[in-house]
Amino acid sequence: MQQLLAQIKAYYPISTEAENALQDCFTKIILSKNGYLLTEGKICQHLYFLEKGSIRGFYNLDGKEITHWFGFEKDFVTSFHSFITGEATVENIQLLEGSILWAITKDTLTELFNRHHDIERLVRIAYEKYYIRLEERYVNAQFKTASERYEELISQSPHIVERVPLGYIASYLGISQETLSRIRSRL
Amino acid sequence: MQQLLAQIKAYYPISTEAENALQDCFTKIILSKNGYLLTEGKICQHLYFLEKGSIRGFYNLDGKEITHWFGFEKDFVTSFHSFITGEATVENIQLLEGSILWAITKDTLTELFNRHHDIERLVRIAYEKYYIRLEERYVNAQFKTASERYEELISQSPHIVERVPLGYIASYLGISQETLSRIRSRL
DNA sequence: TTTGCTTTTTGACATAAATCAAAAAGCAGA
DNA sequence: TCTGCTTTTTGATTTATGTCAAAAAGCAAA
Repeated sequence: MQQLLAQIKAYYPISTEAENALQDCFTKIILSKNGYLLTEGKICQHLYFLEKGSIRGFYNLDGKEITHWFGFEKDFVTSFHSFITGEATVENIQLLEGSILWAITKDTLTELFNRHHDIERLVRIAYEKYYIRLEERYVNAQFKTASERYEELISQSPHIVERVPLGYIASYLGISQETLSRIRSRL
Repeated sequence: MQQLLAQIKAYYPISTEAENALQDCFTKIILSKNGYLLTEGKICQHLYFLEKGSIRGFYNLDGKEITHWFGFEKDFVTSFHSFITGEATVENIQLLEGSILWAITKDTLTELFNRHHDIERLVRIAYEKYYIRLEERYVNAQFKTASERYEELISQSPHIVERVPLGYIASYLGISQETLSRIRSRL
C-alpha cells in the first residue's frame, strides 16, 4: 500500500484528504503464476496496481495468442478498452509470476472523481502518460526489420527482455519464436 | 465555431459558462494544401480542431517518411507527445487539402482546467477516446499480412482509403507503395 | 490538345521471415 | 541422477514483401 501511494503521488501531488480516500478504496489481491486476472468476454470493472510480480495482456487472433503488453512492479494495469467503454473485453490478463496487486472498481473511482478534483486531474495525467507509452510502442513497431525492433526493445525496455520468456516476446514483437531465436543468436 | 462547440458537447456535456469560456479561447486558422502546421524540432504549444479539410502526421525514420495518423473534419489534432511533455517534436503535421482549423494554446487550456472542472473532465474523456483509437490501430497493425491490414483499413476507415493518396496509405500501413498497389489490383 | 509533373502500376530480382519438423537445452520433481 | 515437461535452437523449404527501374495513367495549366 505504501508503494501504491508513493507511485500515485509521483504522478501528481494530491491533497491529504484525497490520499486518505484512496487508501480506503483499494483491495489487496494475491495471485499465483499463470493465473488469470481477466479472461476474454468479461467486462473489466477494475483498475489494478501491480505491487510485485509481472503480468501480460494478450488476445487471440486466428487461433494465435498476440501478447500486446507487459506489466511489472509499480504499473497500473487493466483491460483499458473494456474498463473505459464498459464493453466485454477481447483481452486476457495472465500472471507471469506470483504477484501482489491492489484493485479499485470503476464505480469507486467515478465517485472519487466527483468528490476530489485532484484525483480526476491525477487520472487525466496518468492517461497522458499511458497514451505516450502506447504511441512510442507504436513508433517502435514501424522499425523495418524484426531485428531492429528487437534491438530497440532491448535498449528501451531491457526489463522485458530479461524477465519474459522468449515466446511471449516474439508474440509481442509480432514475429515467430523461431525468428526471434535466430535474431538472438546473431547478436 | 458551431461545429467545434457541437463536437465538444458530443464528447461530454458542459455548462454554459464553460462553453462561453471555450468560445473565447479558440483562434481560427486557414491553411492551404501541402502547408505545414508543425515541423520536426519545434515544441508544439497548440491543440487544433479541424473544421474542414484533411491532414497527416509523419516522422522521418532512416530517411523515409512514416505517416502515422490522418485527421479529417471534426478531429482534434496536435503532436500529442510534444504538446503533453513540452519536448521538441519528432513529428511533422502537413495539410493534405486546404483546411480550416481552430487553435487553442496549452497555457490557455491549463487555465481553463483550473477554472472549469467540467472542461478537465471533458479532456479526460477525450483522452480515453484517443487512447482507445490508438490501441485499436495497434491491434490492427498486428494483422498478419499487409493485405489483411489493408482490408481492415477499408472496412474500419473507408474515408482514409477514399481521400488519401496511395503512397501515404502505404506508409501508414508500414508497407511499400508498390506492394499496396499490387494488393489493390488483386482485390 | 499538348506539355509537364505527379501518382500509380508493372516487371525482375533479392531477401527477410513464416512454416513445419525435429533436435537440443533447461529445469523442476521424484 | 534420472525422468518428464517446457522452452529454445537448428534445419530445410516456401512465401510475402522490399528494392530498383521503367512504363503507364492521371491530371492541371498553358
